[in-house]
Amino acid sequence: MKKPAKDEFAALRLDNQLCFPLYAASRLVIKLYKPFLDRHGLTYTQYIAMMALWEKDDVAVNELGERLFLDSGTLTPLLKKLETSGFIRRERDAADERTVRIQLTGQGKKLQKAMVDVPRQMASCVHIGRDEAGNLHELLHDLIRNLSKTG
Amino acid sequence: MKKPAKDEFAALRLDNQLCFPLYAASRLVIKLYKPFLDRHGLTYTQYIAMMALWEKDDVAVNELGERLFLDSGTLTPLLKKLETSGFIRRERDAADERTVRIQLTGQGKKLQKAMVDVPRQMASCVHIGRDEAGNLHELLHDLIRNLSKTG
DNA sequence: TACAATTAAATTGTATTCAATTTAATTGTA
DNA sequence: TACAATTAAATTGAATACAATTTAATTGTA
Repeated sequence: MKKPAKDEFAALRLDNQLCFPLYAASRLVIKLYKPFLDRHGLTYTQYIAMMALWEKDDVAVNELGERLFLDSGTLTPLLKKLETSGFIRRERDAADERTVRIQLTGQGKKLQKAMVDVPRQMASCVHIGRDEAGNLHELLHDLIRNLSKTG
Repeated sequence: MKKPAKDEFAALRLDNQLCFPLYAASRLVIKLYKPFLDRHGLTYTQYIAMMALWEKDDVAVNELGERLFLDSGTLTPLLKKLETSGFIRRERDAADERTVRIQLTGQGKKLQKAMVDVPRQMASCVHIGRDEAGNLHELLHDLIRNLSKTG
């Protein structure tokens, strides 16, 4: 007589994987950002590129890409748009013509002041406790450290 | 005399946000999946669509979209590709011609058996402890519950 | 110094994402 | 029953992602 079989495919269920919740949560949070970013004329990816530049200006596309885990295929068109919008300048490095250095314009620097409240506004939309947020933050950073070593 | 100012822009740092680690971790994990999925001719989004269908067959595009948090703009072309690949059938519902029902083909069902080991193979790439994984899983699900209520 | 190897961006092509609009079918109601 | 409102997919257009290739510049070395 057959026992009621334990589901042999249990591991293939969406809810039993780490990846799907990561993917879903990431997209939901980014969608939540949209109205706040729209006001400033930025997409989410453009926003994190600006954040990286506010932390460190005058960097090569490469270096920016390492911080954001994005390659030139994504960054080149994105940076061209940010340039057209007036937030950055793209200049070939005179010492090494292969690299393009990204610099904030005055407008790009002003944007930081204008967006200083965005994180607080976002936080008020995501109802998550201090402890949970801290916990999640630490777990995600461990995961990222882990994965960026591998790849 | 000015005190050394606490950084007024601290909240705008990439590392101080929840969203960026989510976004980065999600993309890194998906990238890790690629070689395992390539073997079976699936992209990551196609893979989670198939997972959803393995759990529940013969569903409308709408219902699939709710489970995956994706809309018809993403799903329609993706499902057409899965149909071309031979894993699913798309049929208008006779009772309500507006809805398209998605059904697994024999090949689509066989694929589940062929991919049963993918989660284990993935797990062996992501070196994360049982407790951490469980923790992260729970925190992400709380966050998703939270966000899908809001939106 | 030639020149192969390497490196940095840019380009190309495929596949998402998603907001907004359109099309077609169904439902609710005056 | 007409017909406005609603609903489900599909379509359109803009912006990513990313693998793979290309282009141009630089480095290492025979």
